[in-house]
Amino acid sequence: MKELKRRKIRDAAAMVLADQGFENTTTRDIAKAAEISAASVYYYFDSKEDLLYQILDETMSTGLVLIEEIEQSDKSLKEKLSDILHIHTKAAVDYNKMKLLVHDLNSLIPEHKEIIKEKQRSYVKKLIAILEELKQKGEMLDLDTKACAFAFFGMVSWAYRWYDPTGKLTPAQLAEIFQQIFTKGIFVDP
Amino acid sequence: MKELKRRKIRDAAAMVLADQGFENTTTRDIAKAAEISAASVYYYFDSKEDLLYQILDETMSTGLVLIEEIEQSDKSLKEKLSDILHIHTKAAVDYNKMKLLVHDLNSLIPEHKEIIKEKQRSYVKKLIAILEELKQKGEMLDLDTKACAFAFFGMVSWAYRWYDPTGKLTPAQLAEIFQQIFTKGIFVDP
Amino acid sequence: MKELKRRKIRDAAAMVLADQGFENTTTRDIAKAAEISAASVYYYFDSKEDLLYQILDETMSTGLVLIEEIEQSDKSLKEKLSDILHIHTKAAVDYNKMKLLVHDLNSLIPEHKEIIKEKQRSYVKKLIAILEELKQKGEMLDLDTKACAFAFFGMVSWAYRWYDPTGKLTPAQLAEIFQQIFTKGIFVDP
Amino acid sequence: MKELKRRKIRDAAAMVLADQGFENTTTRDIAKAAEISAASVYYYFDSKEDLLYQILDETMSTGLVLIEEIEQSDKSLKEKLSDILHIHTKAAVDYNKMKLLVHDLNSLIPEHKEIIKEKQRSYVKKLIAILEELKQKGEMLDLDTKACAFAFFGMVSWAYRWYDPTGKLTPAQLAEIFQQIFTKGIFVDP
DNA sequence: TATGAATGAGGGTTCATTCAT
DNA sequence: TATGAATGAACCCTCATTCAT
Repeated sequence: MKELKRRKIRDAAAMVLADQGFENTTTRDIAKAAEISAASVYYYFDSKEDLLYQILDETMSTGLVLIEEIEQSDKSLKEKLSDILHIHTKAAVDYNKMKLLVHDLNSLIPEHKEIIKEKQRSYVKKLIAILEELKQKGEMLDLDTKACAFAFFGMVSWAYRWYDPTGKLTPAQLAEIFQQIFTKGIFVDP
Repeated sequence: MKELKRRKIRDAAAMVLADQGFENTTTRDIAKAAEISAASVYYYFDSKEDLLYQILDETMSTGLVLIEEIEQSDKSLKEKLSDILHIHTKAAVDYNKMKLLVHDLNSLIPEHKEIIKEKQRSYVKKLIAILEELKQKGEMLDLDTKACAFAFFGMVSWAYRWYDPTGKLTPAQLAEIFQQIFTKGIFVDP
Repeated sequence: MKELKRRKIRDAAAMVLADQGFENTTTRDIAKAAEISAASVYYYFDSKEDLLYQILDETMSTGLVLIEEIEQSDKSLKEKLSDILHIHTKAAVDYNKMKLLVHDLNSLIPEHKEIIKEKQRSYVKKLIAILEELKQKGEMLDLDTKACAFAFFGMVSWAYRWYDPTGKLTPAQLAEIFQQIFTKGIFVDP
Repeated sequence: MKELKRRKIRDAAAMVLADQGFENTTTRDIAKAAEISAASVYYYFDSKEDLLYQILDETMSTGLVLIEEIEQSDKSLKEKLSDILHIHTKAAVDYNKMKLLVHDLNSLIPEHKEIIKEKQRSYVKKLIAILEELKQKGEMLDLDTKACAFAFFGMVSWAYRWYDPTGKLTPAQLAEIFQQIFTKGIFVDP
């Protein structure tokens, strides 16, 4: 019961928070979005910061589960890479979650911030590991894998800033383009 | 004189603002960084928002000048692309400027925000134009140029979040990696 | 039944209230101490203030009964004085009751406050009356009886602030000392 | 300048705080009493609690200075005792200071509370020391000096609760009565 | 040109109290 | 009889901004 309502509030809050930014959103804004009173927010969450933390934590936890499933599947490395790219693009295109992670991580208290950052590090490490393996097998060029991983995440994560879900490009198509760029570059072979 | 001091304050402000975020920085924080009183900030700037605006505007204007110079040079398209990538990487690696543009644009009043976004659009358009030309000349694959442009910017802009200037990668080397990925991808040709 | 539970809550409440002060104690603190829910407090009492009022009123009523018994006994005046001193010391040493009376009377609504103060006045009057009688009989020095009465109450009431029930002085011994000071002073006769 | 205003605010605040109690006084009440805005209170003091602390600390510090002067004078022990009794009565009769010390000490943060309590302990110790000396010289009866000291303080401190400065008793006369009671008791010698 | 002093507006949070069940 | 859920009203405190000097 209570957990259900908590989720409802989290979801409503994620919308306004992503839209206006953590510091520019009042608890009253959140309450209005969740159709409760400001005081009620505090019945379900310890603080505004706690609410943000739970939103971000859920996002990262979900992401980690997804990437772990891919990691432990028995697909080929290249297929895993492609899968990660696709799920991450899907997440990036979900404006709320990505925007909050990018913009409002610093509004967390140090302790919470560290937990989220640790999950982000885990996430990145899994991609780097795959790239390292590709490199060892000679399937990838001799490039700094960390830089490549972040180039990949940057390319994809940035999408929340410009991607228009009502436009002609579907998320899947967008993911294909990213994959193309990342794996084969944009130039025609000479 | 006045203009000189204004610049000094802008520079000092850019540091604190980038570090703490616009909403988490008080005018007193800015004043302390600029070694003046909070009241004095208002002698040089209309408001805290105005100060942010001027910082962001200067950043974008400088960027535009640079990209226009490249655009109007008589280098080849591929060389132009490479140049843009290098100067943009350099800018991205300068934590202050990029972070403010990414995080605090929404703190501007609508009017100012529109001016900055318009400059950002101009900036992007110049890259898209080059990609379009490359495509027409058959030097580039048949990909959505807008998506490619943003993939490029995302890849590079994201760097401010993880690049460590004291690490082993120089900005130039980083730019090389980005160029490699963007133009040739990370995979070994079969 | 209901009255029984009411008493249980009153007693539990008196503990927390005395410990933390009325304003610093939430209804939830009280509820927790009484092992019920905050909402249930309102089934037994009209308000937090009402609860305090009932506690204070019971304390004063009990006190009045005691002092009236002494007043109406057929002991000598000096013995009556001694008895009052002993029972008041006993009450003063009971941290809860005295502390609440001293610190939180002002948290009552005017109407309730007046009732309690009236009882306190009755209480004092009985002591003053005894002192007056002693004076008339020439057994007491020619001192302002009101001031003496309050000196007496102050001396004794103050004990809740420093008396340590686990220390070496028993309440009875303490009462003896007070009696000694009040009736004979601390100096050795010349 | 600033220190002067600070004092003005402290004094005005002491009045309202003593009158309504710390928890029942809003910062706006204090501001109104000091004829400034609520925000301005924070220009001069860190917090409401800090303001209370400074008031209480000043009171205790002043008290300590006075009692130390008496202690170090070359008067006789009995005269010292009398002096202390007089100055303490004077202080007790100043409603504001005594009431705050008695009622609102618990509103201080632990750190501040400890400082004030330490000063109170110092204050009491000086009285106890004098009583001890009197006892050793055989000028005082064989009573627990600590209990006597607190009986003394209670008797006097309690005065703020009933003493009426517009009544017929002057503070000096009141002090005389207290002295009489404390040193010779109220009974006529047989 | 520079700033100490002052404040209105607003935000996060608490809490006594209510009410449907 | 008992309480989980909900909230209006307040309160402390912050901060961008102003202004007299």
